[in-house]
This record gives sequence, structure tokens and C-alpha cells, in this order.
Amino acid sequence: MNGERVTVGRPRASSRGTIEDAAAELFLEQSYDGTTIDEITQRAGVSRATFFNYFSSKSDLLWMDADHAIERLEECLASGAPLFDSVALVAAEVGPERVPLAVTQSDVMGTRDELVASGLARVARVAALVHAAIAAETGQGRGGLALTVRANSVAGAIVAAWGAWIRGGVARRPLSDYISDALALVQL
Amino acid sequence: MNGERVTVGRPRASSRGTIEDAAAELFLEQSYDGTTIDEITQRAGVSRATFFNYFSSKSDLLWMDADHAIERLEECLASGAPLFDSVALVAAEVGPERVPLAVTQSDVMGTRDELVASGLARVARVAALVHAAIAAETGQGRGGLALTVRANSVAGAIVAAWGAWIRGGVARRPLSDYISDALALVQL
DNA sequence: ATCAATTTCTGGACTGAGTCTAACAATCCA
DNA sequence: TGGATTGTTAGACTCAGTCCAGAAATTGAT
Repeated sequence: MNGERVTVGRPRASSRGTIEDAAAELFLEQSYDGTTIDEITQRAGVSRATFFNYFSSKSDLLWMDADHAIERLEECLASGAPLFDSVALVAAEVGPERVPLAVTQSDVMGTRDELVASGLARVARVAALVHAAIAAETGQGRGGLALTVRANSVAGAIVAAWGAWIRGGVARRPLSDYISDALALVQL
Repeated sequence: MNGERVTVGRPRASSRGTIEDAAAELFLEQSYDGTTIDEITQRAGVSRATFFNYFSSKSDLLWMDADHAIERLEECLASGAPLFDSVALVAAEVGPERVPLAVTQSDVMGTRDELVASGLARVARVAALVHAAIAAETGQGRGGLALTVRANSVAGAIVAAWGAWIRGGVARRPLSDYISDALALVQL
């Protein structure tokens, strides 16, 4: 999104990746709840303040890949691509390694309300994008009940597909398979 | 749910209602973010510890009515009533005063991520109930993609209806009108 | 070389939510 | 009167997230 920096000022250290790695380790050793930001930054050899330089909250660590996909979806839609095409495109870009930490290790990390909430915040972003896209494509105003029901339905299908893909385990087919199946079910 | 208490032990003071009232006042005077639990309990003339005796988090204050409706839905479903009937029944019980604080005053209270998240947690509860109910009614196993897509779709419709009802302002029709409209849209 | 501008990194202080515990208060029942 | 039970309280504690002032590392201009 913002990769263009014309090399002025102090260059970034490798902080971001180091923090991610340290966090992933600690979340496995202890749980998510049982790990403090202090511990993460200590293991990463970085100050606590730096953490918030890269992440706006602890739970952000768990949804990096999802956030990236959502940003890609937003870009595609902004460039004028149709909704279903955009979703298919982004789904095709998501590799099998992109299952978020939050879910793969939801057993070992005590999944608390905060986790659920942070995950749902992503769902809400998707729903908002879908809503805007459908409104634009159909030319409807954005206030109608029918439009919102339709948007929630499509967003729900996307989320359901993503969940099924995650739960598919190592034998999972590509995400785009699940997505197209789910979208077909709501494609009236 | 748990109203039956055979009057043993120290009786509850009027704490709960007092806290709710104090909170509602303060949220209007200042914002939600700008109000601390300390202030709420001070105005209510109650200790801070008592707050957590009645509410498990600050954001619970905003969703009391929604939580009540969700509990009613759960009860109806548990008693074996069909999903759509249960939803209609609970919707009919919801009076026009039941628009949650979180939404009516979302202008004056700086609606932050925490608020969105706490609201979405309720959506998730609804979705889970709907999912279980549909699984029971159709006899399907709970793992299938089609089932989840359908459940998310219905839950999304319920939420959309509830949102439209809220945004209807003082001129809103009964909630059950919005609900039946929305469910009709997903009643394939 | 030196200096200014810019950006990252750091330490530390601070706020406020949520947890926990031990004690105290009010009630019922024996 | 004296448990048993339940509600209330004060206070200490942990941790996430905010804020700020300053140090460190770099580029480009003088």
C-alpha cells in the first residue's frame, strides 16, 4: 500500500518481521493470552514502543494475512473490477500458507472474546466493501433493506468459504474453489 | 433466566438499575470513550467492584437490550420452536424503546473499534444460534459449506433488518415488519 | 565537514479496563 | 445467638494502549 519511501530519514530496522516471528513462537509456547507485548518485544530485541510503531494492537498480529487480502480486495474494487471477479482474483492470490495464526492455533491459544471481536472486525470490513460494491453495480441507493440483505448474504458466503477452507486442514483445496462454491449458492 | 432466588443471603441493592441510569446520563454528557467506569460508579453511589458484579465489561452497558433479545431467541429455539417462528416471536416482543444506547447515541459517543467489536460479538451469537437451528431443522451435519452459507445468509438478513429498524428513527414501523421483509428475501 | 531535515527507535510516565482477594455487611434459618 | 449464604467494598495488581521528549541513523544541501 505505502511501500514507496524515497529513502530519507533513518531506515527501518528489520523490526517488523522480527516481532512477527517472536510473537508466533511465543503464542505457541505459551498461549496468546499468556503472552504479553513486553515479552514479545523483549524476545524480538526491540523496545515496546516500537511494537506500536508497526501494529496498532496485539490482536493485529493474528490477522496480518487476512488484512492483506482485504486490502487487495479493496484495491481491486477501487480499480473498477466487478465484485465477484475481484473476490475470485484475490482468492486466487491467497496461498495455502496464508491461514492466519488466529485460526491454525486456536486450540493452543486460549481464544477469548477479544480474539473473536478482532476477527469479526475483519468480517465487518468485508461486508462494508461488498455493500458498497453491490450498491455501485446495481446503481441502487445504499439505504435499502434489500440491498443490505443481499450484501450481508454475499459477505456471509465469503466468510463461510474462507472458514471452510481453513478448516479443510492440510488437505484443503485452493481457496478459490471454496469461494466459487459459496458464491454460487447466493448467486440468485 | 435466573430470577428465582429463595431470599437467602444479603439482598441485592438497586445497584444494577442505578448503574445503568448513571451510565446513560454520562454517555450523553460526555461520550462513551470519555466516561470511565470510576465515574459511572461514583455517580451511581456504588463501588467500582460492584460494577463488575453486574456487568462483565463496559461495553455490555450498550447492548443490554440486544442481549436480552438474543437470550429470548435462544430460549425459544431451545424449546423446539422453528427458527423463523422464533425470530418472529422475539421480534414482536421488542418494543420501540429497545433501540440500544450504542446506536441511538452513536453520534455523541465516539464510536470506536471497541464498540464495533462488541456489537459484532452479538452478531456472532445470532449467527451461531441460526446455524445450530438450521442444522437441527434440516438434519444436516454442521460441517457443510452450504449449511454455513445459508446460516450466514439468514443471520445477515436478521441483522440487516434490525439495522434498518434502528435507522428508521422515530417513524419506524415495528421490528417484526423489517424482519419478515428481510427473511422473505432469503427464503429461497 | 557541518548542518538541517526527516524518520525510526527508545525509555518512561501515564490512563483505564479488567482480575483477584480478603474482609465486611445484611439477610435467613436453626 | 450463631452459622450459612450472598452482596458489597477497598485496594492492590496486570496489562493494553497512548503520549512525549529525546537519541540515533540516514540523505541532501551548504
